Amino acid sequence: MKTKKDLIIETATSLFAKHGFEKTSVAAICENAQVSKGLVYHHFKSKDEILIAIYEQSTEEMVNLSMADSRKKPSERLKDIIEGLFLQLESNKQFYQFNLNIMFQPSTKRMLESQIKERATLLFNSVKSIFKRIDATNSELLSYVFIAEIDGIALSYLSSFENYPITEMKNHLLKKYTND
Amino acid sequence: MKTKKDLIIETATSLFAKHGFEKTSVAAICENAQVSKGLVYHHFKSKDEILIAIYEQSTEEMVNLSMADSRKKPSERLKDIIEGLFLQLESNKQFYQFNLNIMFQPSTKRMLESQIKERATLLFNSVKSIFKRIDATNSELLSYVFIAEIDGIALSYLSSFENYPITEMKNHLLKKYTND
Amino acid sequence: MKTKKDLIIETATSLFAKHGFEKTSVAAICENAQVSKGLVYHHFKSKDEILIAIYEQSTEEMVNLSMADSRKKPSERLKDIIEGLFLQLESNKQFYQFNLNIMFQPSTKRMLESQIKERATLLFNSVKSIFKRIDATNSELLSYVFIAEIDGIALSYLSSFENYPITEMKNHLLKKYTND
Amino acid sequence: MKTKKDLIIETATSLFAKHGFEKTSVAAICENAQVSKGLVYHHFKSKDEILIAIYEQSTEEMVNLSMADSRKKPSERLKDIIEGLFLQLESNKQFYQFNLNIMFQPSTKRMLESQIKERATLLFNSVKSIFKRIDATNSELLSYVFIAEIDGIALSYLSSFENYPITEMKNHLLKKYTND
DNA sequence: CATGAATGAGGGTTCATTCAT
DNA sequence: TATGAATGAACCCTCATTCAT
Repeated sequence: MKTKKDLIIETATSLFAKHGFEKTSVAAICENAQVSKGLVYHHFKSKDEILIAIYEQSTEEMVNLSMADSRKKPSERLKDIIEGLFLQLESNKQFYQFNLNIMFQPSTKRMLESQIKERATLLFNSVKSIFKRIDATNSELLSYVFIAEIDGIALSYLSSFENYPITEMKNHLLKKYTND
Repeated sequence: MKTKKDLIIETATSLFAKHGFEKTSVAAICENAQVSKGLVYHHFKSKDEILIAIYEQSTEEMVNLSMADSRKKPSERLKDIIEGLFLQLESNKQFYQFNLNIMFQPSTKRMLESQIKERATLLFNSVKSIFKRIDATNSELLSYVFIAEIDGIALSYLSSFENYPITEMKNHLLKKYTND
Repeated sequence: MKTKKDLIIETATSLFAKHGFEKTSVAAICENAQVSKGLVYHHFKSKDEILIAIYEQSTEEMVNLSMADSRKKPSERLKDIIEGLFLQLESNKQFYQFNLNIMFQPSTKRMLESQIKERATLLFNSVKSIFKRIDATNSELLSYVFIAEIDGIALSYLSSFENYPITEMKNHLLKKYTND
Repeated sequence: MKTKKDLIIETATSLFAKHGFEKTSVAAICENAQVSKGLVYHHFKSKDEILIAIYEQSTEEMVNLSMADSRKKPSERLKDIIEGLFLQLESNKQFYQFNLNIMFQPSTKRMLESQIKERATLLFNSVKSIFKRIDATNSELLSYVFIAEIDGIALSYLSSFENYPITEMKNHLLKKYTND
């Protein structure tokens, strides 16, 4: 059963993604969730805490997702990651936008500093463990490059270009990392 | 001579970079620039207009920078671009942060949509003209990849990782694109 | 056995004394008493009613105290009163502060108007009955002066002066009213 | 000419006196002063600052008042002080109530702690300088007693008793301290 | 007797903007 | 150009109280 607290989180996530954290008022969250202000502050100490809750929850989901497959061979796993990310990127643009919004809003960034770093490290280690089996000596650098490429594509896709060739970019990555 | 208007722009830029656009009040700009509110609104129709002015000005500077060298050979030009960008990235973190802040704040993004796209196109064409001389058939894709790599590195450097191996990443790019 | 209701009263008294009535939230009482909001409102119709209950209870205690001794000679009784009050004043500062807080907060004062007046009359009559046996014609004025002196000392002690010579003041009163 | 800032202070003083500091909303001040909320916060950083401004101003007035006469003989000066205070007490009940409200509201008391102490010391020294010429060895104690008597009378008059014999109390004090 | 989710009015405060000077 | 008093809407948050369980 969906609790009111979950409803608030969902609504807030959606509004933060659409308008940004700073531009989303608590009142707007209440209206959209059909809930009183009092209730929001009954469940969360502050607007900031809502954001923190959302971020934590999404980190958990991300971890579950990235930890999934384990016994496949490296190139298969990279393929899964790439395809998984592009799928999400295309189907859930807002969520990525939300994350980038948070990361580049000095106030929210400061607020989530430790979580952001923790999540990045998690992702990095996950990727590195794959590259270790491909090229042990360069696994760190390769991981950074891999992550930079994906983030860079997301960035270009989400904010700079109209008609970004997202499919071609995906194929390029697949070719580079899985040599089909 | 530095006019009051320039002073306002400078101050605003610095504050926008430090605290984000939404979190910077006009009052704060006035205090920091030692200028009255009336004067700010004499020179700019609104707070938004200040941001637009800043963005336009910084686009100009960027264009001047990227257009500079012209008759060198492609690999030389890529080397110049890479080194120029990394130099800026390391010496002027705040300015990059400011740009990313704007691009991922839905409200400001909408406001500057056309300028952002224009600037991206400008940069893209500039890069493409180089890659055309390296590999004519793939110049578009190569350009997108090149831009994604640089943006992705900037993103990782600026917000995700502590002790990011920025120099190694630069060397990696230089090796990849200029084959020394 | 201490009932939950007593616990609530105790906790509320302490918090009202520490932070004032207006600045003490029902939520704070609940937290401190480890009790739910529902329970508080089960025992008391409103926050105001808690205050009323506390005031009534403390009036009762005060009456019991002042009525105690009866057959001693007047100067002995005055001595007892003075010493009793100073003892309380020094050992239970917060309780006096709480009473003064209530008496000078217009909203609470209005609420407890009748009780405050009743208590004052009670004290006054008690004192007057003593002075009647000392100087029948001036007993009223003497009582008012006696009460004013004690209240004035309490006021100075509790809020105006650092290092108030409370013992000297007590001795002064004892000398004045019991001529030892 | 009366500035808007003065108007705000006046209005706030009156409302704080009538309803107490905590129970007076900034909105109420605005309504009564026919002024926007923005203006209040243009002139004062916070509601607290309004209170501080009022208190400081009233301390100044008090100082000017108590410092006035200097060459009269001690009993004359005491007479002036007593009569001045009783005049004020009777004509300006609210102002006294306001001061007592502040002194016994823990939050406001804390806020004005230093000013309250400063004012008390000022008054004390002023009184002591008079008593020194009457009875040098006991001037301190006499001053404390004098102040306690006056404060105690004010307290009784303002909150405890109906039909308080304020005139008789004044005469009693005059007789005691000026022996007419 | 006991809980705590839920409400909604109102609290203090911020802020972009205007305008008389 | 230049000032800063003045506005009013919106913001985040608190709180006494109710009610289904």
